[in-house]
Amino acid sequence: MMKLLLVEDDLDLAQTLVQYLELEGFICDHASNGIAGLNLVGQNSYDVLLLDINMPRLDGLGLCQRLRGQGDDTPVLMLTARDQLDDKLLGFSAGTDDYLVKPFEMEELLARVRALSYRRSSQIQKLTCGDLQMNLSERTLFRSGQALKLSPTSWRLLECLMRSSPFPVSREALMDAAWGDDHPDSNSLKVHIYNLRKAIDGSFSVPLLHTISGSGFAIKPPGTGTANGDIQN
Amino acid sequence: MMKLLLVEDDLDLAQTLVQYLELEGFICDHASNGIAGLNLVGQNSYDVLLLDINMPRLDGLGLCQRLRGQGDDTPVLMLTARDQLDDKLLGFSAGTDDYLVKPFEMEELLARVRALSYRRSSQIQKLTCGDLQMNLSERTLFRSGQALKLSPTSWRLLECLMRSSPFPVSREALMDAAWGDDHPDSNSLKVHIYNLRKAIDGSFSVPLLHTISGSGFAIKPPGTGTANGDIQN
DNA sequence: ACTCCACCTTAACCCTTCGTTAACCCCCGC
DNA sequence: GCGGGGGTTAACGAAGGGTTAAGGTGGAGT
Repeated sequence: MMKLLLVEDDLDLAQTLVQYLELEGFICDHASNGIAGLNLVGQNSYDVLLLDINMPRLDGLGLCQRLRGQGDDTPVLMLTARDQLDDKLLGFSAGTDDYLVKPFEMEELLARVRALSYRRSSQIQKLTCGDLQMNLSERTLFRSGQALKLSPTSWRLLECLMRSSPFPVSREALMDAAWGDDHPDSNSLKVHIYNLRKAIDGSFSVPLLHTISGSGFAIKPPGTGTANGDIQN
Repeated sequence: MMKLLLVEDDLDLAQTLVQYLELEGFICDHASNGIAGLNLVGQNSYDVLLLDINMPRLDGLGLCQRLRGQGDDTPVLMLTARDQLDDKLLGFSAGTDDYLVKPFEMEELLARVRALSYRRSSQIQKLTCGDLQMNLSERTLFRSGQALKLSPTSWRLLECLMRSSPFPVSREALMDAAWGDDHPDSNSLKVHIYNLRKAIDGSFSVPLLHTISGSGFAIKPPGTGTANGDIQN
């Protein structure tokens, strides 16, 4: 269930939009100025915010800036009649994720809202890292199309690593992921990492599982960060 | 350091875009058809993909679908001359995050790319000094695009130096950063500074790590004068 | 109930890397 | 020529990580 907040002072337009969006299955709150919008955002949690720019009291840009300043990173779609480039740039620099110029087609609005909400709504069922694919719902694992088999513990470790890829995960965090609070006494983790590495990287030339000296382990594709900007085919 | 992939078969346009984006500080790879793009995505990890729709072999829509099907959720910005609503909807249903119609202003492209990469990039904490980049989240270090490896202690020292760059740090402060309160007895710091210097300046002509006579060490790009008595060429 | 098998834990071993230390060097001012 | 600050080097022990094998446990199948 997707929850939206529309902040728009034109009540006719607002009503049309809300009706349309609710027909499409969204829950849609409405505020008619920035201050009211700010309050609603504080009280509820929304998947996407639709902000008009021209509004009394606090406009869309200001509202967006305020939210970003507070650390709120809810996706924002700015709706406005201003179509000049400078206006758009102003919008993006306020922290907007997308910018739609009125008049617009309802279907395009819908498509953009869906695109913005896609990531946080869909709890990701597949994790990918380079040519390694982990399907959580089917509990299957492939690398370069070849099926791999993992023990339960290795699976838990890999899932934890994939979720924070390409960032490293500390040994502590890995232990928590694998065993919860009561960790086994000895070098169990070492052995499991060894097994995991054998399973994932064993029969491939490029390793994905890296040991990060001093801070744990990371899983990431090769060439992350290596700068080459050449034109290739 | 943001990494982009442009998949575009018009080589003139591609070159223009790549040049522009690299001027703006992005690393930008290029592929001239969908198949090549797919391979590159498999091998590297990008922050944003810029896909043309009209392409031989595998078009942008197909490429995007393939990637989404594989569970790859890298943000995608579709670049195309088709401005009909149906085309846009097709694009979004293929899993696109944003859709930009040619011809477009470079600044708008830039703003949208930045918006797409915002969430990822905001997770990344990095320190920069000249061509030296220290990525705290990934715990990686690059100078002029070349990966460098540090021992844990050298890392701690460098982090401390980078944080107060371009100002010098006293030996006392460096010891605190590396060891906390109980400092080792002898000239350990000397050795570690030596190792650090070898690691980051060893194979480059311009040194970044400077000895500030009497007050400690500083890391700073060349030409940053702080009216101190440091030795430069 | 018994066996088999996959899995987990543990300990032991080894190799590499890292940190500490002490020694030596050089340059420079006195 | 001496002393001090700083740079360089090598040795050695400690720590960290990788590898292997042995034993234990529990579930599935018979």
